[in-house]
Amino acid sequence: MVERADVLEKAEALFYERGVQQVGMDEVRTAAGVSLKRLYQLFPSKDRLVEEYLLARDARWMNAVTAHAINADNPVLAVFDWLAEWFAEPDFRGCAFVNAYGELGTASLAVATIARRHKEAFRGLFRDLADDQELGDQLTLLAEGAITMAAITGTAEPAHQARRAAEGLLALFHGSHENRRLQ
Amino acid sequence: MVERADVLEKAEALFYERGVQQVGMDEVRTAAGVSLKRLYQLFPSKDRLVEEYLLARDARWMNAVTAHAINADNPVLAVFDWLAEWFAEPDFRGCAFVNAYGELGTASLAVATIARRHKEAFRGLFRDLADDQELGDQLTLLAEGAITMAAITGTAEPAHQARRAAEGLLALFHGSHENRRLQ
DNA sequence: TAGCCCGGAGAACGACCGTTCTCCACCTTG
DNA sequence: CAAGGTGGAGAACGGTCGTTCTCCGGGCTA
Repeated sequence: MVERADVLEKAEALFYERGVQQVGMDEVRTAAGVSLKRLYQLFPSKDRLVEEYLLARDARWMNAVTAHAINADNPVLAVFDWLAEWFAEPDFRGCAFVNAYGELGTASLAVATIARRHKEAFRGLFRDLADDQELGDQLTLLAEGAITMAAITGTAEPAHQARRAAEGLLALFHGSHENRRLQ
Repeated sequence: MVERADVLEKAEALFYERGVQQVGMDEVRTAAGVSLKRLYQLFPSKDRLVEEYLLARDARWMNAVTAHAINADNPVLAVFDWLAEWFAEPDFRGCAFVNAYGELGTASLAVATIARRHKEAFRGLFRDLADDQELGDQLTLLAEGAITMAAITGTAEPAHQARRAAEGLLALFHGSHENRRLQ
């Protein structure tokens, strides 16, 4: 029998690739190899399936980037290296949460909330890695900007530009702390 | 008689506020106070109306930010001040081109192209204002990230964070040029 | 084997939407 | 005033899609 996780996996791929509103339940059904009846047993409505898609993607994405960062020599810069790899994937299409928010942010409070929480979590990761709130927030902006520009221009170059800018901000930050200590 | 520009203005407000796919031609018709027949005389299809909406918005937006920057004391930082004002507008809902790309980027080559050209133009502005390509690109990432974070978190604060980060990058850039001159 | 239940396939239903068509009131022109 | 054409209002059409329903086959149980 087809499992919940199988359906979610196929739905995730379809929704991310083409946008939530461009994918019908029938297509999810076909991709997952499940009957419409069973699909609606597992997820009582498309809205709920979309929300679960975003929650599942949030968990996988945050886990991946966090795992890549925490074991790295320089965790902050490692995030930008991870972004570069992500951007180079052939099916990269920007941030799923930004896309979903653009589509449904006005229409669905649930989607807007999930997107906001995802961005807050990403910003929280940077605050932790940078060990400074303001610096973490600035690094978040670089990363978000890189995601947007990479998606729309179709190149991975923004990740490298963002990494270089991050190096500059890190140097400035540590330089100013050095000075403060010397005063 | 209702003019083309009137229709475009109403369509722009609706499409931006709720997303292209959430607004039907009937609603544009009602908002603009025009008959469906005349609406289709002015714009032969919804696709075309959407493309013209994006082109019109691109022109207005780029004009506004450029005008605000070029007469400022510090043109680069003036862009971030302008972003702060934009984010504080009650109907701010992020970047229309990012939203449209998220909705239709896969389905419509025309929309994807307009979005790409818009982002390239914005990046071009920053390259001109910063008088340096790499610095301009990094500033673009800060601005784009601020737009995304402001839209999803619903505050104007990212503009101020981006401005402070931009001050840092500008200082670094001019410092390194200073050093190069002194060597 | 006979009856029963569960799941699959897909038809069907109702709503919505992009687009076109019909009909009518009004304005213009001779 | 008469006739023709233009534009407005909205009905109608065709397609799509979310959701539900129907029917059927196949395996489990007595």
